[in-house]
Amino acid sequence: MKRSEQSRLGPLEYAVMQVIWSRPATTAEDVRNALEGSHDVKDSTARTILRRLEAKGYIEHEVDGRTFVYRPQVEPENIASQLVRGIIDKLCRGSVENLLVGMVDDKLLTADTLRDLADRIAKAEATTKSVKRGKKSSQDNKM
Amino acid sequence: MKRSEQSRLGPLEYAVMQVIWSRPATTAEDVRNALEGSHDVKDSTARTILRRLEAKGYIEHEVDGRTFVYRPQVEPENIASQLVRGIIDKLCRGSVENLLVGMVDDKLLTADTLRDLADRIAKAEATTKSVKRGKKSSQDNKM
DNA sequence: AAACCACCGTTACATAATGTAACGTTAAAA
DNA sequence: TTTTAACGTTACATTATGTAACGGTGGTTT
Repeated sequence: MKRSEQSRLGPLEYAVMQVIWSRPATTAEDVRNALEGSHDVKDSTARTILRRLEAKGYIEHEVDGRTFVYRPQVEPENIASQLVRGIIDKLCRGSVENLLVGMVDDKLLTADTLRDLADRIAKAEATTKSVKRGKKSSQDNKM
Repeated sequence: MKRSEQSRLGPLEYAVMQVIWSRPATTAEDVRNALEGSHDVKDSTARTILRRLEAKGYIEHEVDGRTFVYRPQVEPENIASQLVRGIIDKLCRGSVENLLVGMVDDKLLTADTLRDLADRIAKAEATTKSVKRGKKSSQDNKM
């Protein structure tokens, strides 16, 4: 169950994860309802997907009465990071920089965005630290 | 043949692309030699992969005598970008920022790296522009 | 010229992932 | 006790990927 080389999810599986991420808890029926229109699946189909997703470690369930209630076990951003790491290894000679440069090249982001983010993150880190230290920053705006 | 939703490549296909990216031109035999050890494949296997890769638009060939010489049609960084775009759409609610934040979170990169890159890119862009304009430009108000 | 050989396409599987769903089971509800 | 809600089992079609045996064709070598 190495999350590091998790199998990829298919379109439908992603759709279901989307539903699951969008709410605190999800049942098979919730999935069917949420997917209505875009993916009309039978009850057993929804359950199969749910079961597979759980087998893959993406979600987990608890029993409420005799109903399975699923919750995500991974955050989308983390899966994203994991996937990106693989991409960096396979396509960018292991360099994040290479990836980012390519992204700028392909207009997925700009130098401005990068700088912005760097600032925001730096600030966030500073705040976190001072808070941990007990120190209080005069002006911390939540974002 | 929308490159935007190109089918993913399998491990072997990636390996072959790796070989192709590592040299100016590649023949089926080159592939076999380069893959020797990690992936020992028969001649026809190598050719099949090559043909599929070409069908998928990743490479292209020209004939030299009666030998097919393949060359990449896409740069790895571009494929990376393309893949990342999909990831952003599916896992980061369409926001590059979200992805990057997640990456920082997962230690794939740091705020410093971001800032560094922002600077380097900004500089590079400036240089490119002034060069294109012919000479130094005090300040260009281009978009 | 005849035999050979390098180089390529065609055809064909095996396996695994994914979507899809009919059925069968079980325990609670009516 | 009959119904039914909620779940698992089993099964199949499709597609992707890896793998390769064959067979064709035009140069090469005897």
